Amino acid sequence: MKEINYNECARILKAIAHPTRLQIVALIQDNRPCVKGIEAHLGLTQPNISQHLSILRNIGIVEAEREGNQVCYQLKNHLIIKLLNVLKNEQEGTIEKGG
Amino acid sequence: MKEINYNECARILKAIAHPTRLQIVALIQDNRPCVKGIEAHLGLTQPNISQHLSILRNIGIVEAEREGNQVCYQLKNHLIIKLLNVLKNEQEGTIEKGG
DNA sequence: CAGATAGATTCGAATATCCTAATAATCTAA
DNA sequence: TTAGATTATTAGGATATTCGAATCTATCTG
Repeated sequence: MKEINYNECARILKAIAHPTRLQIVALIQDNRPCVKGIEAHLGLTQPNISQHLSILRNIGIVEAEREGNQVCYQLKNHLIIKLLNVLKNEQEGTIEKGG
Repeated sequence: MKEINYNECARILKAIAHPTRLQIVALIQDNRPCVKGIEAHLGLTQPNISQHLSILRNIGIVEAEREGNQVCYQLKNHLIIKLLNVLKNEQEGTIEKGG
């Protein structure tokens, strides 16, 4: 049987295993926002968001596109959406009121 | 619309975002092994495996059952299998030969 | 060119994770 | 009880994450 690459899987999981990065991914899924937009939406500092975006970029989850003055982000690998959906379904099944 | 709990999701993802823990989960999925069995299969030290099992236990991914002299582990939350399957399908699609 | 805006990078301190070595706890057998 | 086997826990040092502050780059407007 085919073995999966656990190092690679762990690398991907680690890249999204952070509340802010999960929020960023969820936000990008619908919108294609620029960094300023993400900043406004999450209420975090610009360097912090930029650092998280860098992690997501490096592993190929999101990609950046400059548009004049600003840089817009969009999903590059939809694997992450599938993972998020699994988590979402599980939460809807097990958690009653937002914990 | 319902927001998912990103802190909780990140906590779960972080718990499995390690090659050894992914291997342990995959192993437990089929077998229901004792710690000694996991140790033999992965070739790591006993305390190290026990620590990883502790992390998986604490977050409710696996559960332990003592059987006489030894402690056997089995899956408690199958969410992790769904996540692993998503990752596995992705790897089969993108990676040619075992990396 | 200067000034303003948007975003990325670097640095450092606090914190968390990971692994090894040592020790403790729990069961079995005598 | 003692000895042996199996598993869990603790302590430590090394390494990695994380975030804020400062700095740097790129673009637009005059």
